[in-house]
Amino acid sequence: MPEFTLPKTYDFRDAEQRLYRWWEENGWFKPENARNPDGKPFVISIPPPNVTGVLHQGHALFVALEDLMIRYHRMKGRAALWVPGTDHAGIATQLQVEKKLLAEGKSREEIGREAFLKECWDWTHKHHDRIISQLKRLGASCDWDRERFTLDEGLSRAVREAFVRLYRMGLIYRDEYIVNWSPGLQTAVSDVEVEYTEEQGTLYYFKYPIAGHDISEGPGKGYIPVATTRPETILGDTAVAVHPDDERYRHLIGKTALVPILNRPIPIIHDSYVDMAFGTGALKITPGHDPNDFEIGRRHGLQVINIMNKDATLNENAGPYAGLDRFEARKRLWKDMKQAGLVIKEEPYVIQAPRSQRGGEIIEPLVSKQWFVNVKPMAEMGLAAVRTGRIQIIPKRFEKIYFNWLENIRPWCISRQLWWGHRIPVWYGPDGREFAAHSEEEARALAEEHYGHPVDLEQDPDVLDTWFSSGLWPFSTLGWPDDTPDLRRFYPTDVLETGYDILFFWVARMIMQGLLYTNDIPFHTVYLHGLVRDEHGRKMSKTYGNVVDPIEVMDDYGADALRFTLLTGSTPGNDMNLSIDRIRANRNFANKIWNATRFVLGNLPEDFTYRGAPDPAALQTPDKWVLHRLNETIANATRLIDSYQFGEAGRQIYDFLWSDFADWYIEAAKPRLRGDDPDPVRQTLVYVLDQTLRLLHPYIPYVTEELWQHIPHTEDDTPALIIAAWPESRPEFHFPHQAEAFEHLRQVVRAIRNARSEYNVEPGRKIAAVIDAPTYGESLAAMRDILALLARLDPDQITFGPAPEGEKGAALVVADATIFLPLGGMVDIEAELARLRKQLAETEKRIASTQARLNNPNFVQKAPEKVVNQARQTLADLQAQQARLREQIDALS
RNA sequence: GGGUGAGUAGCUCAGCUGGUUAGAGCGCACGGUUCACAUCCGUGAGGUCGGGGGUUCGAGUCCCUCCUCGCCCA
Repeated sequence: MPEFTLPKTYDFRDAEQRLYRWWEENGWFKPENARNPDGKPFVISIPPPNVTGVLHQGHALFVALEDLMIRYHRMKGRAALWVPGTDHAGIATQLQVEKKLLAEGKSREEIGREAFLKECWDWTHKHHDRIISQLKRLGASCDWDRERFTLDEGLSRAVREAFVRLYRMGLIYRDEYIVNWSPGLQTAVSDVEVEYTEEQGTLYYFKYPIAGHDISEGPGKGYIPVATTRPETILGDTAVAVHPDDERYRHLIGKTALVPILNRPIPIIHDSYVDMAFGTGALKITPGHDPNDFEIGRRHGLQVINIMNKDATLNENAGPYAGLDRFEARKRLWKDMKQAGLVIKEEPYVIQAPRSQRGGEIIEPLVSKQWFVNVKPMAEMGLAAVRTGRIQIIPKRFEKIYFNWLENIRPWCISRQLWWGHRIPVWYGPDGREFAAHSEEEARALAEEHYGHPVDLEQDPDVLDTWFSSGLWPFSTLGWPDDTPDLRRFYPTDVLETGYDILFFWVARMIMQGLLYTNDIPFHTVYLHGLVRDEHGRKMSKTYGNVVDPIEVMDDYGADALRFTLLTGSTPGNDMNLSIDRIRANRNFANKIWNATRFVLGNLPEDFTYRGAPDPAALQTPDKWVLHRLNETIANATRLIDSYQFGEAGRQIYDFLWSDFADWYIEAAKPRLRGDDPDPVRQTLVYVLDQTLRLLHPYIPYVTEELWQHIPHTEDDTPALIIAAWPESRPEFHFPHQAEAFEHLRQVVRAIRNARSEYNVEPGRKIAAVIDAPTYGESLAAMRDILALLARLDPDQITFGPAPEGEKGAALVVADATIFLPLGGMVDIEAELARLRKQLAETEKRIASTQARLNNPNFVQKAPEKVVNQARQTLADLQAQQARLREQIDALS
């Protein structure tokens, strides 16, 4: 027995690190070292993870998908480039650093901007290596020499360039506008950073007094009834609005109302925005604290009163409520109004509460001076790019969502009252005049030109929304705004792969900004994946305790098992449920490949020479069958991967390796390896294994590479699987007839195994068989040894021909054969008859339905010929089977 | 309110452009120390594909409608 060079089970712990380092040291992640370095590039920009984040399943999924694409195209001969990097994640990082400072008893205000930024950089450097090494562990074959950070020097330059260009195009402006204010974070956030949750609230009905009247005069005279969900905003009201057609209130238009408690006079106006059916039909207008009211206020030239401080306490405009928290003020005001007889009623009401995506607290709409991008012109370009098919989104249904968002796009608030981020490149002169510039020097020059003499400038204290810099990612990472060799060669990129949850945040903005700045699409395909949930479809959350940590999974089962599970368990755009059971099953799959390889290697002699694709002339039926199946698998997998159906492709390769190659071909190979002419079998074993490892490599890179290093190769093979060629179907291995013959052998074997199991034949006992197979008898006879091994028959007692008359035994009827097992007394005639009759009934049922189809003239006329012929063939087979079943039944009864 | 996804075996999911008897993993039952693998092998049970209607020679797959759950937008 040959000695095994491989241990009995696959130890991924040792292999993963070693292989990754080896790949990286050899430069195989770099497009320059592709098999065809000058060939067509294939480029993906990584969705940059938060530099201070910790790896979660979302990362694991995107790495699995993107690494699959990169490795696949690398093997196909493209100059594959995966550009890695991290994101500075403004709010997230700043919060973490502030938390750390708090623990040390300090605050950012105390230590000042400069010192705080230094803390942020320290924090960034400290955490950078962790997230990067975690990505590497998953097998990400990124070109790390090209790694970027959204706040590095080059990208910062790109951000300033983009800002200044937009500014000079008139698309960036500063405005007093109602924004989403996060009192906890003390900054404005953009529309997409606000999430609306349904919550139980209250609708408060009250009386808006009319000047010159007494409330006792009743509704429509002394007061106008109004409803609101946020009573404290009454203090900022600057009008009451009614619908112009509303008979109830039309006569009040133009009159004056008095703000409760404050007694501030405000006009009663009309606006068709008012919904007559909602509440009382009259609407209080608070331009300072409601986005819709803000718009109405602008239409009517209403005053904007801000009643709130940045921390959501009320300010001096709130009169007696100044200093109170917003919710406390609500209670107090309502109580006071009750005492003043202004309250009508309260009723429970489900509100859509705006909450901060990051902090979770209630967002307060308030007016402040912020920087905005007028995205409309870019949105038009972004819409056209997808409409015309220059960019395709997978799955396609997301295109509609994308269109909908872009068609209704609103100005993008890009300023954040944070310190960690790209500081807005605008300097103000002594009179407040803005100078947008690439640098302070440039701003000074501009200012001097304007004022005629040097002046002191002050830079805007705010920073830009993180997504502003991420929106430049595909080209900024390649060197933009400079015209670098990388930008020329690798831009536009190919596929942008990310979660559907950031279609608006990121993808749409990259498309828009790419089109605007580079005059080209940033990528031609957007592949969107779903969320990774727990095994029962619940969102993973730390508080719920159902987080499946990718690091722990990799510790326990290996990176390959995790990757394969994520890849085969998901379909584009749909959420997936991740279970440990599945990961375990895929760990077993890796072990299966390991052991199949051990078998192959263990059966090769010392002096074995591998000659590549086997010589068809030397092959027998099982070889031809497996090669034929390999061809099919290669064709299917390639087609499926090309159409982004990675899961289905992976499952097909899995089935081929396990169910075809390991369960049948290897088993069938065993007797022949001990025979006179083992070489063709050995050649086929190595060849099929080699090809299958190639097919699996993009899915499970580690175990495949490890094994590939152990199997024999031809001289012209590459030194590593990672850069080896992707398999192609070979016409000379197209063997439909032999494939069918082997399929027939499988049927016969299964039938015999089934009978043995049913009759409780001891597993070790070798039995005799008489096989009557009109079409495949010869090929079965040629595979006698294989048949004997697989069905545990005595090779010397396999005979071909009709079953002996009058002998006791089991008669098995399959598609093209009748098998007689002379089991003598083990067989109960009655049971045997029952079994055959049951099979006959099933066969006849199928005959009836097939017959019915063929008797239908419409079917014969309208169905494709191929389908009709197939039905005819099926019917003939079934009828033959029926005849043989009847024969057997007659013989027994 | 608008849009969208899901509902297939006990559980978790596949099922591409409609075409034989709807698949997998796990679980379950029975049996296995077959010299690659018990992280394994063999055999088996288990589904009127959410309900109803329609198109079609033919529907898990296309259309309509309803029910349940989820997500996005307003």
